[in-house]
Amino acid sequence: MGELEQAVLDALWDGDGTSSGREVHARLEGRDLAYTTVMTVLDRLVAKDLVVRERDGRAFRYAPRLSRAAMTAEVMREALEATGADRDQALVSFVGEASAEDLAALRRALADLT
Amino acid sequence: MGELEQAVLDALWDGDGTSSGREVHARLEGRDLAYTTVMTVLDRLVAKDLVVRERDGRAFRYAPRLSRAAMTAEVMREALEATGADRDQALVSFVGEASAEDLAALRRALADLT
DNA sequence: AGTATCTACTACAATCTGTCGTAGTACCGC
DNA sequence: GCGGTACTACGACAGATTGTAGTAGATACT
Repeated sequence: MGELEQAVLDALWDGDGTSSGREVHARLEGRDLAYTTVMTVLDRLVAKDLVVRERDGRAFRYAPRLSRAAMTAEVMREALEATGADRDQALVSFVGEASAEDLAALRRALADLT
Repeated sequence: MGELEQAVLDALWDGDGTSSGREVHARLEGRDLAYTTVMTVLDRLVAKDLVVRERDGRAFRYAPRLSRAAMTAEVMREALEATGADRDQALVSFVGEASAEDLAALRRALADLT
């Protein structure tokens, strides 16, 4: 993913639920982009199935397909998946370098599993 | 990373320790690539600091900078890092979807922490 | 000397990304 | 109903990354 694509996705996550193109554009104010640029990027994200859109009258509203947390988790799982046989090792390495906060959160998450 | 870059990296990991360009090329036999193609990709991986090389007489030997497991862990950590405030959520989501084997491995890894 | 091998450099097409513009179409206020 | 406004759909184009390889020059083997 490119930088701008990431930024647009972030802008969607920063929004509440769905966003219009205008809204996303507004949230990226610092970058001084043309509205159509933002629209193009949104389209590309839709094409990559990272963002979904639904009609809202004549226009569309956009939303990330996954929450930020869910997408992070997916990336993590994919990385792990691609690792093949070394998964155990990878997890050892992961927890070995994790921050204390992340470790605590991880333990909590594990403990809370049904 | 491109597909081929990944494949070359995999070929390095599949090797034992360091590999010569020839060896990597040989391991990618299925793809029927020119030797120089493999070399170019190796160079690019070196430029990205994903691969290191050391002289071996006139030639070089190549090795991944990180083990497969370590690189996976790094990708996972980076994903988590980029998630900002939702890290806890991300970890919950991660363990929520992890396979039983991965969960067991994760628990072991946590338990084995010094 | 001639041949094989390796690096360094260059090249080029394909794809992805950043960046818009324009054309068409629909809606809003007057 | 008309003119501005807002949206979408599509096309364009330059820059970066990736896939793919050739050539030139140095070196080593036979």
